[in-house]
Amino acid sequence: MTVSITDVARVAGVSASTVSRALRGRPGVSDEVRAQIAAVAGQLGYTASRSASSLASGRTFTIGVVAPHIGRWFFGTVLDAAETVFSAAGYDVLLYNLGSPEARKRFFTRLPVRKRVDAVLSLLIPDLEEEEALRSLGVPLATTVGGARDGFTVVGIDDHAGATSAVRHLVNLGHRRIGMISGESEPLHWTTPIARRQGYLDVLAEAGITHDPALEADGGYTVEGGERAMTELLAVSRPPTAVFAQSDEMAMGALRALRRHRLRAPDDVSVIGFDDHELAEVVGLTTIAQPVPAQGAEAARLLLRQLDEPVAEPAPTGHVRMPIRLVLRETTAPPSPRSPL
Amino acid sequence: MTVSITDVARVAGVSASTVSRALRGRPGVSDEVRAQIAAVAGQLGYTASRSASSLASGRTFTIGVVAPHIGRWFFGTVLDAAETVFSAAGYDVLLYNLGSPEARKRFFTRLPVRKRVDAVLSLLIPDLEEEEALRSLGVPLATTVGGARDGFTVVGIDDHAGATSAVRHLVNLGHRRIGMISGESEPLHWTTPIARRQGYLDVLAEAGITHDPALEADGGYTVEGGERAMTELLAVSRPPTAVFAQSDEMAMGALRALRRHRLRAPDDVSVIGFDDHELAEVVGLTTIAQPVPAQGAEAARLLLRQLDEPVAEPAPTGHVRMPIRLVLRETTAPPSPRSPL
DNA sequence: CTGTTAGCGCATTCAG
DNA sequence: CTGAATGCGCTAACAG
Repeated sequence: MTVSITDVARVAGVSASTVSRALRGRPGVSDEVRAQIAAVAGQLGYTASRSASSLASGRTFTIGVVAPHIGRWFFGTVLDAAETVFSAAGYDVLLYNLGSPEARKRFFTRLPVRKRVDAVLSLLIPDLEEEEALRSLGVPLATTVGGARDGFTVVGIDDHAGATSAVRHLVNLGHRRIGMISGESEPLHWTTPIARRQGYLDVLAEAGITHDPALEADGGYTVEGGERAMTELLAVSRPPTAVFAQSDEMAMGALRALRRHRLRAPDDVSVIGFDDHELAEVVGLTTIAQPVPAQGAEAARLLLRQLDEPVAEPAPTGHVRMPIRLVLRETTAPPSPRSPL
Repeated sequence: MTVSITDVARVAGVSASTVSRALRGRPGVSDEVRAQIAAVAGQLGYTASRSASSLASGRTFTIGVVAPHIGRWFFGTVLDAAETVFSAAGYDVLLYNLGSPEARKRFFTRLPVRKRVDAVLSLLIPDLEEEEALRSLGVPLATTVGGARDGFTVVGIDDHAGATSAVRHLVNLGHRRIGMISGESEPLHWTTPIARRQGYLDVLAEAGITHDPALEADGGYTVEGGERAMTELLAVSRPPTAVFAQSDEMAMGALRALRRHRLRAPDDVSVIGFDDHELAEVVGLTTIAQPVPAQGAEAARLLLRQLDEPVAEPAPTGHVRMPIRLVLRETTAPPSPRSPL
């Protein structure tokens, strides 16, 4: 039924090896024969079986991408960009969506990518054990989140610096009661919330503002969570006059909460987000912008480069820092003296 | 280096065939031996090579998912849900992001999924030729967009009905000059824009409103496009008092355009979207809601069911219609008599 | 430049 | 219940 390399060889009147060489552009085939083989292959609708060729060659021409919640804007966008780079280079991508703890556990215990991929791009931060599991794969590794880690090429931003700019902006506007909407680092062992929180704490300290734990609320990095968190912050005895949300999605949830309370940003409460979500501009959200598609594309490129290299040394894992910048829009302003808060 | 089935066999003191049977839960192995083999395999960290097993068995335990722009909310969300179902069932997913015409062409001419997947879920609408190419794969097919098509299981919504509700809502509010922001069906050969447009035209006709082509603008299904389109609509000699955007993302772009023109929805122009994007509520957008994750999950389930079936008959391809509903929020209202338009 | 010979690691007959 | 062959389709030496 399905046409194999020997079919092509027979019709073209050559051997299977010649067909293999010809179709993969390897040297050692006369142009004439090569053209003829290409013609026959096209006519027969031949495509090499990936299973067979990877079994024989050891290469899979497939990249594994591990991500938490591809439905979220940040990860979806990174994945989109990375996939584009990979497929343009002739690689397929195997996607593992590890949103739930169960999915994550299943993945790391069974490690389905073993022997199936030439490299892995992780959009989530592995814990120590998971990190080791990935390294045991023996393939190039990259990630777009978290800090430097052994054996990984990391392309990311300086979360601490981003949070610092955000909070300092609020301080510069004159705010003293500054709340934060964050997300738990568990169960995903995520370091981003930790780094961003540290930035928040550091700026408060440098501004001589005593930290009030009541002004921190968990928004779980979702819109709904952000709304709940803002609602909580509005309910404390002395609510904040400004809020730093660790992601734009939570910031937008916060804006929704404000609207529900008949309050407005920045008149009643200033809000600053993080990411520069594609819809941030629609709602006029001031935020810390980071180049999201660029991170995915760059990580993909670095991974491919390692694959192309003559399989030398202990892999030239690098650490690329992408630029971030404060994007001023309409949800931050000096605290209003007539603020009802 | 890498441990193979024969290594396990040797250590366990049995043959490779027994290991194969034992590990895959096939009958014909005593519980005792099976347990011992499992222990050895675990200890050695053995995982069967997918390439080898699929070469030998013909099954790949992999599903191909073809999508345009995974970065877009709708597709990312569908993919997320589908992947969750697939991986829970032990299948891996190979992702093909066909956002650009080149990527799309490359995919359909080379058909990299051939012999690599057990089924394909397409989130884009193939044209006739592409449809045929997919059918030639000889595997179960499903899609979450477009109408019924031969050989495909389709899980979707009634786009025409959705558009009809949206526009009828505007008519019921008293609007007569109703614009539409749509997207081209090319180059993705997408039927959604066509069906939604037809709903628009039909309602206008039933309401006795003559269709004015000047009130239609292309928003390319993106936020920026929606903004441009709204800007165009505001520039016609008699601008619309209400606009139906074929997607929430375009609707949000339209809202941004209004803000830039110091206009407001619904005071100056009513806006209704389509999808019920996760951020639609944040901006108070009235829209037509459709169950997005449910579509991905259901399509995945139906595909798996076909795979489980004893490979009988011409595949029980079905057509599931998901419910849609009008979600009233704050961007639509009767036309204002004091409207500056 | 091209054909021949061996596997790659596993699933499947078919015997026992 | 288990083991010994055989082949999946291809690539990689090795000869010519």
